[in-house]
Amino acid sequence: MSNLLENLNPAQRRAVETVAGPVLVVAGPGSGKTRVLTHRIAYLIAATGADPFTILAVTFTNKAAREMNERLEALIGPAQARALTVGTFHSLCARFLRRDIVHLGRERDFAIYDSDDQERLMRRVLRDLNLNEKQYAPRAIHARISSAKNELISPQEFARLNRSYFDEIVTRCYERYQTLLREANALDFDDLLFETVRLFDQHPDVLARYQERYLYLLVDEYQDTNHAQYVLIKQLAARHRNLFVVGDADQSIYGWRGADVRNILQFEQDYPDARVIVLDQNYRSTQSILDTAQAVIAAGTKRKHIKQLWTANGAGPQVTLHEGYDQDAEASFVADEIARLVATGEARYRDCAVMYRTNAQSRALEEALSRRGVPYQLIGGLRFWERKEVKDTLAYLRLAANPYDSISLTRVLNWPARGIGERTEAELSRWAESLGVPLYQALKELEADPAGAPFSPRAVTALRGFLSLIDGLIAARREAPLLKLIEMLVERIELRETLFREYGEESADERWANIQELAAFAARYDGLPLEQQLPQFLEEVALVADVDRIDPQADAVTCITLHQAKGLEYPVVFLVGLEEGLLPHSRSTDDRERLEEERRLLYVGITRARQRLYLCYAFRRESFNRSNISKPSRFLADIPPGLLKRPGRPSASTRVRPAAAPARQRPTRPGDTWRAPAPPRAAGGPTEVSFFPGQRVRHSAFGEGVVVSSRLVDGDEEVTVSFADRERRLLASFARLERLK
DNA sequence: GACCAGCCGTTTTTT
DNA sequence: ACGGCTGGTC
Repeated sequence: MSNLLENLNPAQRRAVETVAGPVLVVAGPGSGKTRVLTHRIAYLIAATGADPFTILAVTFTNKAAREMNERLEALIGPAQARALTVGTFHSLCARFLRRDIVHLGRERDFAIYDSDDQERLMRRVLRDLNLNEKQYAPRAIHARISSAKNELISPQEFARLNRSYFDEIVTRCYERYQTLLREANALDFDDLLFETVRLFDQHPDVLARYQERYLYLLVDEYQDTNHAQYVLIKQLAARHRNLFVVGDADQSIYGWRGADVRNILQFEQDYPDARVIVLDQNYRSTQSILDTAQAVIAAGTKRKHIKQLWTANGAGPQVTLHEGYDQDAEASFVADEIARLVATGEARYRDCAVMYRTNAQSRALEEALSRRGVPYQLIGGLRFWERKEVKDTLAYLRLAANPYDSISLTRVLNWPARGIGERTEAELSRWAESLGVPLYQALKELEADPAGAPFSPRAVTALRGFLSLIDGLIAARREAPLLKLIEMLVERIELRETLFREYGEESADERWANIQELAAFAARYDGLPLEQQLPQFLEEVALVADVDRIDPQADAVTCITLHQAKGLEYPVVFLVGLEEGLLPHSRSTDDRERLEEERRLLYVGITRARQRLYLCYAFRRESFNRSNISKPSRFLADIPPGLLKRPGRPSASTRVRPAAAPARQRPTRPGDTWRAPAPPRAAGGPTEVSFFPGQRVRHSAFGEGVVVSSRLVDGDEEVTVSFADRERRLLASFARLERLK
């Protein structure tokens, strides 16, 4: 199997060849760790004769799992590749639990609650406990519960550990939350891990089965594992100790969701006989990009495994630092630059990615890109599976799989409207609670004995109608394939008509298209045995990440958050919004640890770039309604100025490109028409606008332009003017606009 | 119970 | 600026 080891550097080769015992691979960005992982698996099988059935690989996203499988198919053939176990922690745990959760006295057709379901359940908990949602933010309480679960702390232990008043509240919520989850036969994301650990803990025989089976364990992105994942790995690896973990503490960016970087830092303590292999040759980026990345990360504190990354790639073009006037100017710069690179043949759209800290930043980009006619794909934001109509439709399918899922049940109890209002719903849930059964069970009781229930005849009819709909789906699920089930559902609830009735022409089309996308996705489960189609579908829907939806075929620019960009690479990368308050984010600036995590986030972003890197920030930025002056990110100061190229700033001295295109009109959206501004308030400033749409003006630097709109903002007049190159927003008190004729 | 108008909070990142 | 929620009305 010499060809498996060819083209590997000595360190990579050692990582691939070290077959037995614990191994820690400290892998810098772009150091070929994916290659090492796949080649090591192939090597195990081809060179040492390992049975693929005995290999377990844990990846960070489902996409990474799929890619790993594809690569392995090429290396060792589809049959062998299929026998491997590859997946994320969550999907693997879901698989283990489907098989063995019965040992914990639970049913295997459990539902998986996503963040939206979790929040709804939390609200229900607060209501049950008579706590005010305003006073106790459901998300805050849930976050606390979630981190407890990641630490494998049960409600009982939590009660013992915590003494603050808030924690008293959380304790009660945690208990109730678990009770309701159990009643609904549901697990949340954190439970998938927690319950698996509990299963292995309480049933050594079950654990032994997995331990015997998996001779070889491989874990990618080990720096982002949380305590539960750490324990899980420890359990599985305890017997054979062939544990191969790959990670880089410098790229640890998920501390906020419980990831504990100590897991990787202390690996050598946990496994004293571990071999440590450092991969520090970078194959991805140019020297300029690497130098920039090094400068940013080296200024950080408390690092271990310090690597000096190097590359044999050339210096490449200098990294560009760009200041835009505001977020729109920043976005226009990005769009222009991409258009330029594509026009000159230096890049294709698909080679370019724009990365940002928060999803909200994507708006300005989308606008600028579409104005320039640059195709793009937006990752994240409103995630597909979380769109209302998708989740509503899904709720029916989830009920077909598990009718005790009360969160899904309340979600569609009156959707589409069928005359079951708030009162009836409250009545139903109170009644169910008094019987101590899930809502579905209460409906069943009602069916059996309508007289015994506290409902009006009208309500009874409506509730029975709903029950028979659900029961119809449950019956259909047993005998019809998934796609048929969906068709039947669409027909029974008149889904298309419902969408049009509810959302009107404009948005119904899009929502209906989403339902069709859902159906298209479901069609992929066609080949499976009937009884597996629905559960598999639901499980994947709950656990797919949005990055999984990136279409690498499409020739389009990728817009993505820095977090989601981890593990990806692009020839051309724009990092936008490198400002104080955004990166580092304002919510992270008062805590040393979190601040360092923000720094690493920038490091991750920089190292996504292969050839060209643009670092962008804006002079002012609009957040909510307000426009504020912003300061460049403190991290930029850590980069030696000599590494950076600053193109002509959009200031008085710079001549903008000749106006190839006519001045653009502001994109017209319904409701975006100009209106007379609100009456003034601030003292001293103008009390009414003095510029009007259509008026011609001249600016000392930007030349002549046409007023698009004007409004009063904070006692000043903000005028939007379309100049030859583009639209700019100017403050009248500051910009000295000369009125023309 | 359905519909409408106005209000509030939202934004950090995600399996 | 938007969407989801509240409170009012039919």
